[in-house]
Amino acid sequence: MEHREGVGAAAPVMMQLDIAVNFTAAAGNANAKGNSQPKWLEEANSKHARAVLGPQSASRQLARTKFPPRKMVMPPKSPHRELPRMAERSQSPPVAPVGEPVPVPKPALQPLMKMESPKSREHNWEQNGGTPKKQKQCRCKNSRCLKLYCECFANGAYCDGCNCVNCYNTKENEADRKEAMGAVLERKPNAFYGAEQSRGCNCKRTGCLKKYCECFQANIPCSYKCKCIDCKNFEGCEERKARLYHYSADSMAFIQQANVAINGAIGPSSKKIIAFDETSRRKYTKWLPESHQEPCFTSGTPSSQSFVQPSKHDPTKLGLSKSAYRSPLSGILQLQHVNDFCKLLVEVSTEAAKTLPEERKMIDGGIDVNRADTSCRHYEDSNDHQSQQSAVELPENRGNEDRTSLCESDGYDIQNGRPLSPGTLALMCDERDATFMAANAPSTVTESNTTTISKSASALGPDQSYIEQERLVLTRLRCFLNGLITCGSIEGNEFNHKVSSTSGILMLWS
DNA sequence: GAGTTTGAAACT
DNA sequence: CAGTTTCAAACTC
Ligand SMILES: [Zn+2]
Ligand SMILES: [Zn+2]
Ligand SMILES: [Zn+2]
Ligand SMILES: [Zn+2]
Ligand SMILES: [Zn+2]
Ligand SMILES: [Zn+2]
Repeated sequence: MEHREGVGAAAPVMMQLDIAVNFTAAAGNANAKGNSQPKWLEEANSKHARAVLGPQSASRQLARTKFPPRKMVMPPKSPHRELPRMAERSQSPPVAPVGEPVPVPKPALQPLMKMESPKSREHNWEQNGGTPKKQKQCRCKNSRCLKLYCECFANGAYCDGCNCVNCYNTKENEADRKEAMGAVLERKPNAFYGAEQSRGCNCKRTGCLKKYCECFQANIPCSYKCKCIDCKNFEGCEERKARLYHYSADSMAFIQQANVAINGAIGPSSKKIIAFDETSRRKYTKWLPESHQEPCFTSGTPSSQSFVQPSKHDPTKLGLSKSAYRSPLSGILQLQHVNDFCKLLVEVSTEAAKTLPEERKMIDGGIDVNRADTSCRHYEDSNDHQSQQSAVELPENRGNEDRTSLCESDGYDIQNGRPLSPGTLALMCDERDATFMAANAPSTVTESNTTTISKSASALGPDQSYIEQERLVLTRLRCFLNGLITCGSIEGNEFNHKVSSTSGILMLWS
């Protein structure tokens, strides 16, 4: 009847009557005992009366409706966040995945960043110089951070450093938290896996061109799943481009600011930390400038899922891209990475040559050849746009010059004006060859490469120096590849968005 | 920073 | 399922 009269009465006109008023006063410091009664508290109190229920009832209560009458004190925010496995309670809903909390596919697109005020609330990055830990700070007041309303909770993360009031999303309240998660899973089995297979938006007034729209916020065009009205969030839409550009500009400003804050200055070679949030690889967060690209196959825009989603506006693509598989690494490992890495290998090799005792200067020998002619130019045209688009995320942007010099060196180390070892050369070009050969004689690729390598080694015969040199280089290569594999599987399973992955890749050799 | 708008989540 | 309420973030001023 007069449910929530206290509240309702007070808000005859204003829709948003905010209990915050009471709250902020009573709980000036977040953690204080929230006292006002947003509804859930009311209930809590009433329940309190008949506190005889017993644990079970109480639990159940929590699970399905409001909140438990229990504790009102919120312990200090716990550090860190994690995604506790909440399989236990699996109520055996029809939808329940067979056996395990299988890591869902996952969207993978640079989300629009939420920057709010310049002093972003993602203070957690670069926690330890190493992997950046994002985590936005929520400001929940009435949900105890135990509903999907709370971003932290929705991400399967604990609140950490948030500005929430009466937060139960902490390790200290693990019990309640689990309960809540279970309740949520009842309704939404996909919950806690991030943006997962969102059911599409349902926007009515924003044309899906503001961040109110989940799709837009995630930097994903609306799909057939969406039930939006007057949607403008589709590829090719000028309005959308403009809008994206707008946000892009903000992002850039923000990023620069961030870099300044972190590095003190923006030196040409200073490491740029762009990999802020990664939001536990789940919820999108940041959105880097997309160079105004629209084409969905641009390297910089991995589809939101491993499979391209049909746009609700572009029927022509329905059939075609319906099942285009995309590598987990697509959009992450970029040409420039490879080039940079190749360069590193060259350096390693060169370095080794210097250090190692004797050094032969015979280049002619076994290197052949069919590898020398095709220069790396092939890379350039096919993937040029990539380099520009990664302007911000890569440590240094000198890819172009390097690439050129590297490609055209044709066996010479320009820096030292001396011939490169066969192994080095081989590494410089093997990838291209592999591609080429694979196209022509797939079955022999491996064999051929192997042969070549060993040949060059043996051709140089007893010369230990080359052998050692190659060993070093190959070792390095192996490390890189291993890292790549790891990166790929993480990407595939957990979804890292590009930026974080990029930094991961960069770390593979830096 | 306060106040408004918005659409998802929660509830009936 | 639809209609309503609640919620916290996005947005505006
Ligand atoms: Zn919260
Ligand atoms: Zn939080
Ligand atoms: Zn919280
Ligand atoms: Zn929308
Ligand atoms: Zn949409
Ligand atoms: Zn839409």
